[in-house]
Amino acid sequence: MIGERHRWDSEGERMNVEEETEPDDSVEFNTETEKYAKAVLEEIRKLPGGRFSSFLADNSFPRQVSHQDALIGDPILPKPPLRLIADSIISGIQLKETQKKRYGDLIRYSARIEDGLCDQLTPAAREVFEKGSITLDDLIGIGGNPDSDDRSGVYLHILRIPNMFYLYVGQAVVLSERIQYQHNDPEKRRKYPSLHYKVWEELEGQDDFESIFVTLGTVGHYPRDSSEQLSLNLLEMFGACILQTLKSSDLEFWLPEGFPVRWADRGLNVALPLWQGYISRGSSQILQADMKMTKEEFSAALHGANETRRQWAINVKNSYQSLRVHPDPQMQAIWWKYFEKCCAARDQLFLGRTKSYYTTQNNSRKNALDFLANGKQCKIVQSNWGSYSASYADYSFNLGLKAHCFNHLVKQSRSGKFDYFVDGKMAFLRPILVDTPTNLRYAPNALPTDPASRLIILADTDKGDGTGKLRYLFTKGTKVVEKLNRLVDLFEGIDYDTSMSLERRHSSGMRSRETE
DNA sequence: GTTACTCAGCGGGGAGGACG
DNA sequence: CGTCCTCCCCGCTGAGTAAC
Repeated sequence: MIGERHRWDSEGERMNVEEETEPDDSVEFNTETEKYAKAVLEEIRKLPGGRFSSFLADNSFPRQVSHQDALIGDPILPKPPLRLIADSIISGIQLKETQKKRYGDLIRYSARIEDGLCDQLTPAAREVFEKGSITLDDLIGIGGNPDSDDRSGVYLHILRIPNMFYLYVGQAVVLSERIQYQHNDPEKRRKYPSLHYKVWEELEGQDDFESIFVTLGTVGHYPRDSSEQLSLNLLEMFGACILQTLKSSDLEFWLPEGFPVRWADRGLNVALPLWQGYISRGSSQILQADMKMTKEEFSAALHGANETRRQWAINVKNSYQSLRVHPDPQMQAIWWKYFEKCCAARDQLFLGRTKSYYTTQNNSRKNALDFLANGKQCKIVQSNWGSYSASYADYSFNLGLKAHCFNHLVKQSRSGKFDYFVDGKMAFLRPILVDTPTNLRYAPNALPTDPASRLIILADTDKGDGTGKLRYLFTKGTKVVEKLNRLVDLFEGIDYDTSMSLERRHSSGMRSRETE
């Protein structure tokens, strides 16, 4: 069966529908995907360039556009198992060394801390969470008037426009102050940027925008020391897990295993609440402190010897980077806006790097963009075991041709006995980069948060110059994901150092980097 | 001005790893 | 066990830089 995967070949008549229903992990090659692929290929054939925001075919095959599931329809959150979620947070902390260090004492010395979290929820909030599945109206119904509540606690901010809403769970030493402050002073909001504020700013101007605050939970008194700050953090974390407002990779870790994540893409808590107050401990300016660091200070934290500080910086960086792969285009736009500013600054400052770094970076980018825009004709090579591939730089792509189909053309070349090439046959590789994760990606193992999930590799192995029938390639490799993340970074103008500092990046052929 | 060296990208294999 | 393909290594290029 495995050998049949690519059978819908250049003639295209026989789609070779596989009857066995395979388990879901082999995402590809059900009939619908094949039809979708065919429609997409038709579409691409007529258009130049390698960047597409979306395909017309997406409308006919909405199920193939995987990211949209969470963003369309009438979203309802399944009933959250409060106690399980609390358990999961506490045991998650035990697994993260730095968090264990920070929260260890608090957890050890407070009896039944999981029950405590549930008790801190307001009665109205608990009623909603316990009643069953949750709608947006239920959340609004929690009420609690946090804007006139001078206690400490955790609130939920609902930002709503027609057909879409976003959620942010936040904490405040004084609820009313925080909300008044944010309400009354958009100028201050602009000054201390966060995703929450950015989104707020973007939506504020739109028609029928609504901004609603409700109270999720309160604590007995103002946090007087760091341990009480931490328990407020836990409550915020609890709220963010219940309502799934963390970024999806965080939810995957912090929620009970296998719990369905429905709302992740509406959440604005990209920074982990557990880190609240970390940098600003002792300062009353919780909100501002994070943003006061200069680039150099931040970079020092990121590479410094202090492990806790390093983990914090990594969290901040990942929070920001997660926007680039966000399923919601509005969120992506926020990342790109900031990224362009960084690029402009980078080109002038050279960031302490040699000129050579930038010229080589520019060259490789130029090459990559040419590859993306025009595709590339490559030699077909046959590996030791008979499979065919073609490569661009360090990125080699499995052509998925039936084994030994070109055997009559295979020639041994100059040196070794394993040195094969296919005489007279070229492959034309054409990368396609889209804005949102696609089922046609070359690396099915790429997560939606991997840039590689947006990369499609098409190949013409028929005529070999791009005029022949195009097929889409894929491979079930795992390492290829990290590699192609690099390639997409290259396409999108992210320089080598930045790219390699991100999660799930790997580039081979890099000698002499171990000196760092 | 010439030479030597460095660094990242490029192009190409071979070997070993993963998976049934 | 066979099959398949990723991974890693090597040498090359071309620009920048430092030393002579």
